[in-house]
This record gives sequence, structure tokens and C-alpha cells, in this order.
Amino acid sequence: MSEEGRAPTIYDVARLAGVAPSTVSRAFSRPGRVGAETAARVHAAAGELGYRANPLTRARQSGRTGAVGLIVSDVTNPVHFGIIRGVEEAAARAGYTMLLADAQESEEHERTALERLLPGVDGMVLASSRSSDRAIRAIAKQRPLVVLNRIVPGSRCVVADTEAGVRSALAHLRELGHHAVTYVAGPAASWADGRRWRALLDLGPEHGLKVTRVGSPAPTVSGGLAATAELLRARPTAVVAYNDLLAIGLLRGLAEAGVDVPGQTSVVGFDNIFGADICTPPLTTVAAPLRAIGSQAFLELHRQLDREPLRAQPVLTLPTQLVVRASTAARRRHAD
Amino acid sequence: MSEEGRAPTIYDVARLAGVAPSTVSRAFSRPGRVGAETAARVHAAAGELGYRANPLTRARQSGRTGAVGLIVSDVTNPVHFGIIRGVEEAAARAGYTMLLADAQESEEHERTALERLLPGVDGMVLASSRSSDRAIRAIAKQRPLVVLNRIVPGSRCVVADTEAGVRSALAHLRELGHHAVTYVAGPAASWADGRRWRALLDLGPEHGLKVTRVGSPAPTVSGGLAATAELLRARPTAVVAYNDLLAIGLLRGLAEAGVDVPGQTSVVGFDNIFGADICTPPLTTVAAPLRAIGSQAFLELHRQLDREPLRAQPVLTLPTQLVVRASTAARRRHAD
DNA sequence: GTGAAAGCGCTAACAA
DNA sequence: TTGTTAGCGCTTTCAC
Repeated sequence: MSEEGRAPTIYDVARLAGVAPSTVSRAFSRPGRVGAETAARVHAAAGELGYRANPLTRARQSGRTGAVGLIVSDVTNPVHFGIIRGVEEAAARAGYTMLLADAQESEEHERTALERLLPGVDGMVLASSRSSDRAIRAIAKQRPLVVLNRIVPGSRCVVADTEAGVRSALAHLRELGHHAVTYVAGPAASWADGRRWRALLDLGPEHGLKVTRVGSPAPTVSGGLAATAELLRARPTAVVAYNDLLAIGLLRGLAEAGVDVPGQTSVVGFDNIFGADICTPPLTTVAAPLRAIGSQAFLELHRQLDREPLRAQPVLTLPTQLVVRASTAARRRHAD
Repeated sequence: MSEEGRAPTIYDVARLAGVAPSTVSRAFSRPGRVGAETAARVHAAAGELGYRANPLTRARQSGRTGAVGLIVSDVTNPVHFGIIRGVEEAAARAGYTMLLADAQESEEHERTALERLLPGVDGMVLASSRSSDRAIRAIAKQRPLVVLNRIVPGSRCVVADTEAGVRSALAHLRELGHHAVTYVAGPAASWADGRRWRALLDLGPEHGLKVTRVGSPAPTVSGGLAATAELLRARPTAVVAYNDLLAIGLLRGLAEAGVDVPGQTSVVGFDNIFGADICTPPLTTVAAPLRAIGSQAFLELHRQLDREPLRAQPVLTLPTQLVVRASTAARRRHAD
């Protein structure tokens, strides 16, 4: 019943069903506002013709696209796997399509992706954004927005409980007999980096741990590899890395330098990404409920889209959990 | 100069510039068809008003969205990292936006994602599609399409040179003294799986290697873990896995079972994904030029979009390369 | 509950 | 080169 030139429109359906085009429109966009029998006739005709609403036109008219955008700071960082799947799943369940874009760890890319995506979506989820609070609030003015892994005052946010995670990591290290810990930092533009470092600094003393910090060129495996040199000078007995990717790079760098992990140095990561359990030694890490963060973010967005009453507090904090694997061990009595 | 209720339209710009709305439209959508001075006036007015073309309306009118879709069989499979980045980069360079969707290894999800994406894009790239050739050809009728990691007769395709890759892997194993190799298969719906198995079967004898095959529940780390049991029965001295994820799972399963890799069993993967060099032992694998595959796919699509003459042959084959790491070694004289 | 008709913002003939 | 004028397919008043 198709194979003709172009796709059937509401006019075709209307003619076949013997109703007005507006009735067809209504039958689809607001069922209930149309008589049961009429609706049945319309749907029958539509089925026969293989009618499908033109989503672009519909979007333009109604102002709703039925899609939400997700921009991640880096699609190739496994930390986003769970987040992507979480958003995707919750969105699909609500009948929304998720459009994914990649900021490639660059603020400029992020802005471009955003500009491209924004007109085609009803709302946005920003994961690990590298933009300024100001820029983010500007977006929030244009479209409903939820921010992930970051707190932007005035915006709805979903984050992991960094403090609790850091606390458990510190307690773990302390229990193992460590007296000091070195933090290998992430990107300056990362909110999570600031938060993690801050928590370490604040909570270290409580746990009897001296906290120091070294930089890293990038929150990636090769960034960790590169950061090893500086670590080798200080020779800490325990290090906490900004994220697992960095930690994995550290693991490799230390191994290449002949430093035994965890014998001489314990290493803790963040996020518990894919890869954290296949490296050697498997990584002890502060796990975040990534999938839940993603789905909660969508749910929060959905409330905004439907103008439902929002949760009282704008920031939703999800629990973290220390996953102990083999990269941490008791401090050796006699450091070499 | 904005802050009013709604976004300025071509009409606003036209009024301010003292030209007709159609001239404004032309000034933006086909520069050159408008007088230089007029164009300048229009752009000045547009700038003053902060005018931005409504992309949805434009898309509906012109039939071009300026976006291309990329559907990957699984965003959380690192094999797609390079592909995504490749498409993304080439698309951005050409002024296109890439919209990414995830099929989650399910034909149904793939279809849904496609339906959602298709109306909003000018063309599609399908990576590692799990759909039938028939379904794929049906899409190709609706929009320009390029298929990746798969050959669909009648469609433009970009693939890696599986045969060459398999040949080098087999030569490598043979050199190490192996006489037989077991293939751990991927998903039945995967074209690459069929291709790899076929190549192994065809080329094994040439290299003096007996080829057998076992199944796996899924092309993932846990799938590999699960496939180990069957492998343990046969105790091959060399195995080739459908992909790196599976191989990594195998590595872990074998380690847990006390089988030394590569001492007792050599393992070869496919793709050289992120993770192949952080596992233990680092994986020997047939590397594909993933990023190039992605960018070539977009370029091919771009030719179709611009109705440029296509390359003579519909299938573009990119070279593979065996990356030898530590998961392969000489066959032990006396197998246990 | 249903129909008629007026747009939405833009592009694309067609004229001038 | 530029203006005039139809639409595009849908949603949305506003009557009936």
C-alpha cells in the first residue's frame, strides 16, 4: 500500500478515513480528544497507507522533538559507558530518543556539539562538562538541562558521593598502615577533579594521612604513564589517581620502572570503569553507580520536560563504594 | 539586541535589512546568488538581531539536515572508539554533525534507533550492523548509506582486510610451532564473525594448521570467561578469538583455571582495542585501522550526499596488521 | 467531538 | 540579482 513517490501525509489519511486533516492530527497527537470510533477509522486508514508522522514537521509545530541530547566529555572514556546506558534506558522507557555527542575533552568541541544538538532536542544531559558554570547556565535558559558529575549552582545535578568514597579509600589505606598519600590530579577544567582533591585534603588529616599532589597531562592511560616520572621522585607508598584511566597508566609506568604494586606502592582509582579489573594488578577503586547516575539524570530531565514538580533539592547525590582489588596492600615496614 | 520573547526570523532580518525574506533565505542558504552588498547588509542585520536559522524548519524545507547518523552495534565496545572518532572528525571537517546511536547488540534496538535517527539525518553510517542484508538495503533506499565492518551487496562498504590479518596471525602461530588453532566464535548475526571464521578455515590448511571452533555466549569479557569451560576440555595450544573483548575474557578464564598463557596456550584477538595492552598478558591481536575506517566511511557517504561520482568499487578494504604482544609464544614441546 | 482555516519559518519556483 | 508568492505537513485556535 505504499511504494508511491512520497510518504503519505495526514491529508491522505484524512481522505481515506473520511475525516478532516485536523482530526487525524489530533488522533495521533492527543488521543482521547477524538471519538473512539473516529480514532479507530483514522488508525485503520493510517495503517493501510503506512502513514508515519513526519517528525521534523511535528517537532517544528509542537516545539517538542521527542529527543534528548547527551554530551559526554569523552565517549572513549569507559566511565561514560554506564552513564550512556543509563540515560539511554531511562529515555527509551519514557519514549524518548537519546542523541549522543562527544566533546572530546575540549570545551570548544563541547560548545559546537551543543549548538548542533540543542535545536533538535527537548532537553540536554551534560556529563562531566568542561564548560564554565556561566556557559552551562546559559544553556539551561534555552532548554531543560541536567548536569552530571558536577554541581552547577542553579542547575539540576546528579553526582556521586565523592566525600564518602574518599573517606572509605582513606580508611582503607590507613588500615593498611599508610601514613601519606599522593593524589595524581586530573584536568583543571574538571569539576570532579577539584572535588576529589578537596575531599582528600579535608579528610586526609582525620585519617592520619598526609596528602600531597602531583599533576598529570591528561586523564588517560598515557597521561598516567607520563605522570609516573614525577611520582618516581617522591616515591609515595600510596597514591590515589583522579580516575581509573590515569591509575591504569600509573600501574604500567610503575611496573616499567620496576616499582612493585602493591608491594612498594598502593594505587587507588576512581569510577570502577571497564578495564579496572583486567589490568595488572586489578585496581582498587572508588566505584560510582554510573548507570544509576545516567538514568536518574534522565528522570530528572523528564520531570522538567513534563513540568512536573521537581525534587526539592536540586542536587541528587548517589552513593559510592570502595571496590578493593589487588592494587592496594599493607605498607612495607622498611621502605626501600 | 535580543532578549525579547522569541527568536528572530528571516522576516525580522528582512525588515531591518530592507530586503525581501527570500533574499535573506538565499543570503544564508546559497551565498553567491545574492549581490555582495545586499549580502553584507543582510548579514549585518542578522548579526544585530542575533538571528539563527531554525534548523528544523530548514531541514524540513530543504530536505537536508546537515547531520549524519552513526549507529554502532555497541557503544561500550572499545572497538567503536576509533570508528566514532573517525566518522566524527571527517564529518566535522565537512561541516556535518554526527549523531550517534547505540544498538546495544540487538537487532530490535538497532531498528528502533534507526527509525528515530533516520528522519533527522541526511545519511547513515552503520557500524557492525546486526540487521539482515535485506533490512539494510531497505534503509539504503531511503537515505544514502555506508556500511562498516560488513559487506552488503549493492551497498557502499568499508571493511578491514580480514584475510590478510588472518593470514599473518596464522603465519605467526605456525612460526611458533603450533599445529592447530581453535576459534572462539562471536555472535551469529555478526558478519565479521562469519568472515573471520571463513578465512581461518580457508587459510589454516595453507599454513599447516588444523582449525576447530567453539562458541561463545557473547562477544564480551564475560562471554569469554564463560567460553573458557569448553576450551578447557579441548586444551588447544593456540586459540584465536572473534574479538579482543572475548580474548580478554578468555585470558582471565584461563588464568583462573591455572592455564598459563602463553606458556600452555597462545591467544590471539581481533581489533586491537583499548584494553588489549593493559590486560595480562598483553594481547597479540589483528589490528584494524579503525579510525581510518570511520573517516573513510564518512567520506564515502559525503560523496553520495553531494552526488559526486562514487569510487568504482563499492567495497573499500583497509589494511590490517598483526600486533604481537605477550599472549602468544612457542608451543611447548610436551603438552601436559 | 469535529471541521475549517490560519499560521509556523523557511525554501523554491516564478516573475520582474 | 531581487521580490512575490506558493506551498511544505503539521498543530492549533476557533467555530460549529
